[in-house]
Amino acid sequence: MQDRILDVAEHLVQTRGFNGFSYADIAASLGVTKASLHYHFPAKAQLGRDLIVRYTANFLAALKPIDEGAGGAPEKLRRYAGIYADVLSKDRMCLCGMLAAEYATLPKPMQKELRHFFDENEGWLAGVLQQGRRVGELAFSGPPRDVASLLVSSLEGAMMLARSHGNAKRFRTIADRLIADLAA
Amino acid sequence: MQDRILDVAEHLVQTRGFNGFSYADIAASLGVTKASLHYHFPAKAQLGRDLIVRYTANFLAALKPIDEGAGGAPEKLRRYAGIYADVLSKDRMCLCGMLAAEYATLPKPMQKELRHFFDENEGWLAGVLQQGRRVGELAFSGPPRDVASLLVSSLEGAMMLARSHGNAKRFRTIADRLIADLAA
DNA sequence: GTCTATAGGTGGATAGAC
DNA sequence: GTCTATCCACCTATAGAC
Repeated sequence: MQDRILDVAEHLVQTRGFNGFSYADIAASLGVTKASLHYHFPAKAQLGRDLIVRYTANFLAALKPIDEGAGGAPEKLRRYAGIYADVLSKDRMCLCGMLAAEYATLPKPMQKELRHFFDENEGWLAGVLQQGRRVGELAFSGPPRDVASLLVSSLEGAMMLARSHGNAKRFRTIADRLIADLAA
Repeated sequence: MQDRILDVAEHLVQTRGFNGFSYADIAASLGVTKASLHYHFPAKAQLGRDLIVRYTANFLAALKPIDEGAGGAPEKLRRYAGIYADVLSKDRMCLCGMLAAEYATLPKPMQKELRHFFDENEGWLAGVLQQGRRVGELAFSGPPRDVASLLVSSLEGAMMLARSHGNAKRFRTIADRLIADLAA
């Protein structure tokens, strides 16, 4: 049951934000009462934190096959952007991108887990970028970490605006260009 | 009084989002009652719409001096990014970037004005980009409009993540790199 | 684990006195 | 224009029966 609750809550946050849904919404979707939900997640703040922890774990797990794949750095970046595209294709925003907008209103534990998500993403990207530049597949100046933070920011921003413009192709165009600009 | 209400509401949306504040917050900040606010803005949806309209007008007005300035395209882009940086330096997110995240929960009239804001921005940027490429100050492939939407998306995303990482320098680094990549 | 019932608070919004 | 007073819907959260 916990997972089913998290599934619905995740969807709600990705489309409406943490301040844009209530226990009543989850209850209605699952056909149970609000009280039942409080048995599994006493406070909304806890539910929110668990949501980020699970999302982060799933996201990092999705990076594993990319790491172990045969492709070079450009291909790894394309597959990374593909994860975002898949989320967007379901008319959802990245959970953490959504929460980043609401950052100031979130409970401290959620803020901490949110920073962790982005740090892990940037760390992974920085590794791919550094290795790619070393073997001559990518070309860029400055610290890989700076480019990594640019990529995360830009992909999150592109998702957000693509959603409000109702077209996912817009995201693809931007993602492709970001990666093409890094080609050696 | 209308402007004072809009000032406070604007600040609240930029920091907490449209679903993250109430009339009570504005009332407390201005030292008046909620009922007074409803005299000027009967519905929150109307207040929200007026907020976007005013913000858009102010934003476009800020582009005028850039248009009339002596600088070339790279300088114009730097000054454009400077507008975002100024907002961020006050620990605020772009009003419309914030609302883009909450897009699905916004009343229709707000959604429409929001799209207009971004369209105007991309249109202006596309003009600068096209002209800059024509005279050899900038170099990029494909339609100027595609690069324009990349810039808007990336700058909005960078603002959002810089805010949740509590450092504005992060934004500057990203903005500088985005513009440098367009140099001829 | 899930329910009914309810507490205690806050949301946007209105009526009517001043 | 601003106030007091109030409405009703909704919020998160809890108590206690089943």
